[in-house]
Amino acid sequence: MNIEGIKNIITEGGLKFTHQRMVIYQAIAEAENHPTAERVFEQVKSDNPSISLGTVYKTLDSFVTAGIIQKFVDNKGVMRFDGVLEAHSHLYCKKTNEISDYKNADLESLLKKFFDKNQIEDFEIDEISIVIKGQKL
Amino acid sequence: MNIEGIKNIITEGGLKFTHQRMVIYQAIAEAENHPTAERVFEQVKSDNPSISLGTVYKTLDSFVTAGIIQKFVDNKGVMRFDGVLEAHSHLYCKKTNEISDYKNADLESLLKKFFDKNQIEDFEIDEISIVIKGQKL
DNA sequence: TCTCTAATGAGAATGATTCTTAGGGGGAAA
DNA sequence: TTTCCCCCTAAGAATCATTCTCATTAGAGA
Ligand SMILES: [Mn+2]
Ligand SMILES: [Mn+2]
Ligand SMILES: [Zn+2]
Ligand SMILES: [Zn+2]
Repeated sequence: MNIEGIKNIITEGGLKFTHQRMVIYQAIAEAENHPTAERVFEQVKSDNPSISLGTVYKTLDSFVTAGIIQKFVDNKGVMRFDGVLEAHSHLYCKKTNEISDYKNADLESLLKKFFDKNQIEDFEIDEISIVIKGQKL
Repeated sequence: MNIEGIKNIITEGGLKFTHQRMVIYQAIAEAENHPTAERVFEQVKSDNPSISLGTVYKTLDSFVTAGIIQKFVDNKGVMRFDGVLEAHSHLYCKKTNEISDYKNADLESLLKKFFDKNQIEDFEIDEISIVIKGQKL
């Protein structure tokens, strides 16, 4: 994605455009692997050696609040950031510790149909996510 | 559960029976709410005022390794312990922060059937869990 | 350009969890 | 029963991810 595209996403999220936000968003958008804040920090330091880790945390949090990225907690308890906004599932590899995306529209609609029929009593569902643990072959 | 029952579970897990292990297992077995280690510690201190938090962590970890309890990480990144061993899903309430169990055999078999048909390429599934976020009504 | 406010950098503080170490207890063996 | 050994435990230090504080800076609009 080019600079203008990133700038638009950030400002349309209601955030002031800064150099730090620009490189941090870019790192998330380009990442394939649901990076941690620490990993984003390392990635971004080459372009911006004076950036601080606190800024990375705060910026990622602003992005989540603005709805332009997602976050979740991995099974070690560490925060992971995800530039993919659509609902999708995650594959956890026990061997490599990588987390990869699994998108399947059939699965989404299967679940939607199931929970439409089988309402959970006294509970209103906002979102459903599937965590699949296993290993790459 | 009575003391003999708990003692059997602990020793059949290959662990030496101690007073600390007994009260910690009892706390998990009686808990309805997927307690944190800290919460188990508070619970158990009344019976055993000299117990240490480190012992609670190590004991819970031994139980998990022995396969007599389960653990997972909640969406704040904190470890939760669960005396329920069968596969089941969890409901996260955004209002009360409670985590409750959702067991539905139809859902389990639906998912099993789906992933039997739709194998994920180059990935061998060990376990699937569903996280449902929403709120109690 | 000037001003105002929100963003940033640096580092301290916090919270959950793990590690280290010294002492204690219980069972096997003599 | 006594000894020996190993494992368990208590206490607190250390670690790691994350949040907070506060002084300084830099966008964006006037
Ligand atoms: Mn954590
Ligand atoms: Mn933590
Ligand atoms: Zn993803
Ligand atoms: Zn449960």
